[in-house]
Amino acid sequence: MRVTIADVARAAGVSKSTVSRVLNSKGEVDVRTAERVRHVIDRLGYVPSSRAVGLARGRSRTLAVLTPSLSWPWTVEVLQGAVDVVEAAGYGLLLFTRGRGRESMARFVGQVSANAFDGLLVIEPEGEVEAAAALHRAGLPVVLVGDRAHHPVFPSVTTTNALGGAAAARHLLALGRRAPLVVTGPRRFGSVRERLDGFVSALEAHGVEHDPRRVVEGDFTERSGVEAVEKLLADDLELDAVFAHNDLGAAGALRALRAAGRRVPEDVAVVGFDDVPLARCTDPPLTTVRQPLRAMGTAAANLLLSRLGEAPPPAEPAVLPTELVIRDSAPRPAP
Amino acid sequence: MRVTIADVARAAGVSKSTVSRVLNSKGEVDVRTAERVRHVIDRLGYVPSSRAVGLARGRSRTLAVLTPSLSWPWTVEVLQGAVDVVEAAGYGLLLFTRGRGRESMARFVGQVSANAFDGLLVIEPEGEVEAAAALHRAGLPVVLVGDRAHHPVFPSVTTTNALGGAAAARHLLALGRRAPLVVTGPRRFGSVRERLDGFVSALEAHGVEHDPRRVVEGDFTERSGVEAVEKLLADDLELDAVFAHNDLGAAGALRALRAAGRRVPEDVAVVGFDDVPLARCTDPPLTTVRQPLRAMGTAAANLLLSRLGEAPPPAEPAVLPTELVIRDSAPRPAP
DNA sequence: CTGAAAGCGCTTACAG
DNA sequence: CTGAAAGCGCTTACAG
Repeated sequence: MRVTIADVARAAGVSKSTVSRVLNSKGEVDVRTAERVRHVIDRLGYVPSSRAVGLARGRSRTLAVLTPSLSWPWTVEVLQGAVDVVEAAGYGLLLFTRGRGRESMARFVGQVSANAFDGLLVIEPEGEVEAAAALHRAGLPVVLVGDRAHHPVFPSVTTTNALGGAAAARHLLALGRRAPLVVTGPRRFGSVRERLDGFVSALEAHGVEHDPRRVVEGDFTERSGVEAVEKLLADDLELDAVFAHNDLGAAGALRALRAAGRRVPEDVAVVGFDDVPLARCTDPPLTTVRQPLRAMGTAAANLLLSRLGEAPPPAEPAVLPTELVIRDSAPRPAP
Repeated sequence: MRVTIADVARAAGVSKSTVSRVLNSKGEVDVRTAERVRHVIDRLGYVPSSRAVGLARGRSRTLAVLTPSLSWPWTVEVLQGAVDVVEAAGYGLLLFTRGRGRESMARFVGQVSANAFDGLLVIEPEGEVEAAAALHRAGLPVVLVGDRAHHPVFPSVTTTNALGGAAAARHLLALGRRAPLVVTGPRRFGSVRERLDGFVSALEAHGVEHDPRRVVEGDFTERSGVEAVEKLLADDLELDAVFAHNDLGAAGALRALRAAGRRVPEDVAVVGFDDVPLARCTDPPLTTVRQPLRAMGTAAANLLLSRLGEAPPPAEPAVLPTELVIRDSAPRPAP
């Protein structure tokens, strides 16, 4: 059957303690003994049982990540960044999805209490911020990635949302646009409010009043981008630009504009947010406020590991910079 | 500290054995005793340690999934399907990525040997088919999802690739197209060969000879779709249709065609493969051979659970049907 | 430098 | 119906 530490000890003519010592390079072991033990380990192909090690140590070298549905490309990029770091650190990564609401959460909480992992990464928390806070208070290291950077309780990773919104506004102003439609995400998101504030403030700083009727609340779907444009046109409000709070919404806006016979970017310039892979594939490709999604994932994972004492406290700031990426949907202004 | 089964036993005035029995509803327990124990469990908020349970039982109620980089939208959809099933079954899901090649695999194999999970799902295996086979022989339940359906060793889930290719061909024929460009994926994939065979056979069945120069090997990136079209045009070969082996490649073809001044679908009709979310966002939206990605993930996870004896053997076939989804890039032919 | 023993928190025969 | 004991496969003081 499975080869255990006892088998190794027997074959090497030493005690389990000694095998354990060479395994973990803990305590002094005679060089020749160590060599012999290592040899046996190789020969037998011995690998310690993670369950037994976990039980004895009280830790499992496993992290968990709790994400919204994987259908959001945003989520997936962040996740990939986290996976890279966690794997490199030799940790396992348990994946939990909030796809099915309360039911998912109940199951998740069960696993938490079962002590199945040492630390938790929550991607874009919504209702569960309180639950996460409780876990945190109970001693579980928790790191958030999303727009709760200013949450008093736990460390988190976010981006410069307001600056991103402002950059979008200034770019559109430079293109001579004065009547932008803003397709937001759900207002309950801090990031949404920040993007909107940054955008509107930058407009006003340039003396452009922003008509509140030109702000339409969406839900981050492509559909909501389509509907926002249709609504504005139906209301007979003119527009010469769109700033969508995510790329999916921007893609929807693109589609609705084309259907309405508006040319992009000539009649209407369009700017998205995120820079997910889709942004390059739309026609025209999207100008967008890039979030360093992958980097957010790696930063968050590193932050979590550092709280476990497994990595040096990260040098990277917890607030990563956004950056305007210019493509054809809102090109660089003529010099 | 953490409340253990011993705490519960003490508080309820019974032995650990009895607590374990009511926990697992195993063996006979007096109804009153059971009630009392359950009450204490609730009051103390006791949850069994997954590590200890795993060690004692020799199983961990955790499954692993080994995927290519999450950057492929294809992968993510399948993964989501698997996650849904695994979570609903009360299992944990460990995520491993092959993102960084040999290094990732080495780490992965370490975790396998450490017995960290009870079963393994491999999404679109490439080089590691042999490694997977070894694990399978060693007694680890393994299920593949991808194009190795006909692999002799283990159960797997795949789709009707050849039929999908044929459906694409017949649709283009119905639109009167006779000179299609095929942008394949890497030839080492069985699915790629099947899609190509199905496509070419259907053309020939209609008496249309397919010029091998119109088959360009791509690598599933958007870029390779762009380049395939550019190459064909540079070679001065005419084309009135494109069949790309995935949607990303089709999106690239769309872009290159537009850049070359060809209208889609009037001059060139375009058909993709997969039906990932992106397919609705291109302009025009893609006609594509849909793979039931989510269903493939759920089918694979169910298959795996059934091999663990945790679910009835799935009724669904291991070969799921593809389906042509018609959108504007290759519309329905006029009646 | 090395080993015997206890302990991590459960489950599971075995008795009764 | 219930409990004492052994066992799962490690780690970690404690002696020596």
